[in-house]
Amino acid sequence: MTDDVKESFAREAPPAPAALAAKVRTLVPSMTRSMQRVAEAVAGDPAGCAALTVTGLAELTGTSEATVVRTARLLGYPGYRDLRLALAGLAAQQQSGRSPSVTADIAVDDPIADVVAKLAYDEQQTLADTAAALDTVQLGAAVAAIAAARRVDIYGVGASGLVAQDLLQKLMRIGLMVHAHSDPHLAVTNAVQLRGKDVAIAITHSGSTGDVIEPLRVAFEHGATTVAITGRPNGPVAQYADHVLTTSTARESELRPAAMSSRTSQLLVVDCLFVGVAQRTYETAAPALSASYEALAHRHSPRGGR
Amino acid sequence: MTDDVKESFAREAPPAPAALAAKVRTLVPSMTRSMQRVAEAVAGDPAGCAALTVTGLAELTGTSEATVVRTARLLGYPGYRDLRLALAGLAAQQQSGRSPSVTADIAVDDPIADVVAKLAYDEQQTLADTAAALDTVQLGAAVAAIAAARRVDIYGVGASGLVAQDLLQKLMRIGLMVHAHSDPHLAVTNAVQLRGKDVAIAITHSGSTGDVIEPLRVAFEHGATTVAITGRPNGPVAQYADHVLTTSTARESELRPAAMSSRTSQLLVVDCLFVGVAQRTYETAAPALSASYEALAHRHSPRGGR
DNA sequence: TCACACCATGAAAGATATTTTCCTTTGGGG
DNA sequence: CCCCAAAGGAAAATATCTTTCATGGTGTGA
Repeated sequence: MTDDVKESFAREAPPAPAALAAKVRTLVPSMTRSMQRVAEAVAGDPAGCAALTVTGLAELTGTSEATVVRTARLLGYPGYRDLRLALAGLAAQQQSGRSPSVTADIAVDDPIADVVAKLAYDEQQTLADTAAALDTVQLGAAVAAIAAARRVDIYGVGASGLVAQDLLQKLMRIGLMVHAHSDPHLAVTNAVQLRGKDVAIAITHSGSTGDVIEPLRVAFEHGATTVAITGRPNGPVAQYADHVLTTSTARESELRPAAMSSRTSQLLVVDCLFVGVAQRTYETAAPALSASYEALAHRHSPRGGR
Repeated sequence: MTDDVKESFAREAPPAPAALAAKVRTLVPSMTRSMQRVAEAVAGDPAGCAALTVTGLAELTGTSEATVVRTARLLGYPGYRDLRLALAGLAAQQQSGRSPSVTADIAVDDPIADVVAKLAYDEQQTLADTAAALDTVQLGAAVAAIAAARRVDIYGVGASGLVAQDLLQKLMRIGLMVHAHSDPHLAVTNAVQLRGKDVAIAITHSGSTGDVIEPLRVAFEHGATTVAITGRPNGPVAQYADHVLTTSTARESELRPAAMSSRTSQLLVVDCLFVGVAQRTYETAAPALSASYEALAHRHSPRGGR
């Protein structure tokens, strides 16, 4: 009853059941060393940790009770007790469905069939994590803003630039006024045009890509509604974002760069945005969709073959 | 530490995870009235009870803490705390089992949370299908050709153009000579340059996109090794492809255009190609990967955190 | 290079929750 | 009508969790 003030911002998300593993990976980078140890223990062995008391977990990770509680808080739970319950739930879920060796890292000498299996598994995992961790309230707000927008600008560079293009293509197809920028100068130049009913969307996995943050900041300061799609919801980009959509981060390795899973995750978010907007603007979106389908038809050879 | 004697007989069964409901039914008859109330509450609403403390559950059932603990013991747990963990697990399992209509089509009036769930499910399904259907022999052959190539050209337009870009980015990052074309004229112009040790890759979902088939044909006729990534392995494009990599096609609908799942599928194939090539050229790929990572690092703000 | 400020961290005090103890109540036999 | 035994609950005792506070390390700016 005394936390009205200090927790007002943390109220964002009620605890997560299966999204925990995802949340851990998402937040680990922004954690301190001790908290990382706790988070890793928790993610690594949910069942084992659920059996431990705060003190036990603190000893196991070589930290203190306070740190354990802090970690639980950071992960979105009111305290350790609740984290523990979530852990028990996670353990029970893992119990039911598990797959053995596809979870291993991709090695240099893996046969090609293993590569396929592992990549597919990892990407499926990424999708599940993303869906579980996605804040539907934020998503809904972003959708509403986009659907009502006069104009939408999207910023993304590098791998995220492709995601930006994907979103661009989709939104254009349902008749919205959209632009995507990968050139930071042009992006800023255009951002100054944005006003109240406009939306700016920044896509950056790291959450700290200056080239993308800068135009978002400008848009933000000009009163546009700003959306960030990022793997680091606490990163610098969030500062200028009215709505933050968190993408999940899978473990990465030399042969599986972070870009791979972040892209999968970002694309899911983008798809959700698209479908959400299409729903809200169904009256105009539906005809636009079939029109663009028709338009493409004659670009294909008359008979698609056997 | 003092319970050696009195619990010696109760040690028979370690706590039950999902068998809880059954155990309750079995034992209810032998319970006293108050304990029955507790047991029924627990069996009736595991999730709800898991959220309660002993005191809370005692009040809810109109009994006392002692009775709650006694019930927990009777059910085979050391105490209420452990019963509560089991309850949380049970709740989580029930939760995961109850994804009723994720297999249904996306409707215009689906709440946003359903959209997320359905999209994620569909894309996971697409990945599984693709991985299962992918011909690893063809894939291996394509990988070998790319790894040995002097030069690689990629063709893709529209949504597939983004996939082409993705592959381009990845292969460039490990030091290959790659180009991607979405302009059909330029593509053909460049295709005539290709020779024996070169590789041309066409990406088209329909398998009948003229703008992409044409350059592939030219490359094929000039003796390059040609690869097609398509959802129609018997379509026109296959005609000029030495290796056909089949992407899967999920059912589509108005709100979920084919482009969405084909993209997911294509990207998985592209990732497999990339990892395969990276494995085969590990000596040069590994340093190139870390080099590009380093190069990017200073594009981000120094401290990403919080 | 030094001083400063800040933040992460753990020890221990403080607050809650759980378990145990023990006493009261209730409902049968004798 | 009395006594016993089992059931149930109040409250003490304990374990567990949470908060506070002091300390040490780290990085920054002069």
